Amino acid sequence: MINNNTYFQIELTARRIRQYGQNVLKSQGIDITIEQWLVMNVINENESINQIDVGEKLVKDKPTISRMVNHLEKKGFIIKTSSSTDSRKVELTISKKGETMINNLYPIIEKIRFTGLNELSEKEKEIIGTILVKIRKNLDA
Amino acid sequence: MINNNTYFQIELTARRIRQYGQNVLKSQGIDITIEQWLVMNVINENESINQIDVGEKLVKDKPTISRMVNHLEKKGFIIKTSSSTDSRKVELTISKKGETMINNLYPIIEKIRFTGLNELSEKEKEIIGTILVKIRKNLDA
DNA sequence: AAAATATAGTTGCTTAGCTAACTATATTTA
DNA sequence: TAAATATAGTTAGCTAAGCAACTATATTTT
Repeated sequence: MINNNTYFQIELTARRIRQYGQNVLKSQGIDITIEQWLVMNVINENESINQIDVGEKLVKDKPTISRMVNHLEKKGFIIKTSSSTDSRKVELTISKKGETMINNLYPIIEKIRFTGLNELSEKEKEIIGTILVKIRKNLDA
Repeated sequence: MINNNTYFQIELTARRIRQYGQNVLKSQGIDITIEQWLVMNVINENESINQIDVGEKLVKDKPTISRMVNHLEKKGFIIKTSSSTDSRKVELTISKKGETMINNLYPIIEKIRFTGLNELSEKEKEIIGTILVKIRKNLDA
């Protein structure tokens, strides 16, 4: 039975989470996707990070990050400058407008997380985290 | 910290699973995507199912299923006929070629599942399944 | 130093996912 | 029964995800 399979459950749930989160953002009139927010968050937590490193943290490939970064730059949320020490690399930073967006988003993201996770105990969250990390490690090996 | 978040972990793992599975299929020279296989599997387990019902089982929307079904039909893996009792609906079935593909795929899919999941105990799989179902229920409510 | 190789990022092509708007057929309801 | 509404599916337009092939700059090798 396919629907008892762990992989299948993970994929289904990931899709449902994205759908739900995107709906909440849309209902608040916020013009950003969940994926774009994840990219912004990584840049926010890692000043002057380059695209490859963003991709590694989000398990996304180079072309995907390249295009997302361009979207975010066009929207004015991030700033992309060429690295002075290695001109192949870019340095990504959050703009003022991006900072404002992030600050607006935090409480909404918290609310999204609360729905769906609020009935899970800390223990359950810990267990699922451990298992998911283990799965990724096995796949990377 | 975003990377400790349960949602984030689920999404990351789902993406990694898809990447891994797709690579295995490609390395075996099999011309099908993981998502297409999931659709075929649902049709295989539910004779004469329509598109809406496939979508519900896979948490995918109408346009997505519509296009995937057309791809699968073009590839000759499934057959799409108009329902005789309600001509708005279609009835989806697996073709001979599709059956062959499914039979070829099963052992490969099993191998993909084994990698990544083999170090998990039955208990762990049960726990993660329960938690994931709980999350989806919360999001649907 | 020149040639070969590696790294960072982009572009083109494809599938998947989502919304909105559409067509066509069924069902309700007035 | 005619009009209104609901349902199934498609199409258009967008973002995201993947591969392959490309450009440009750095680093290694000879």
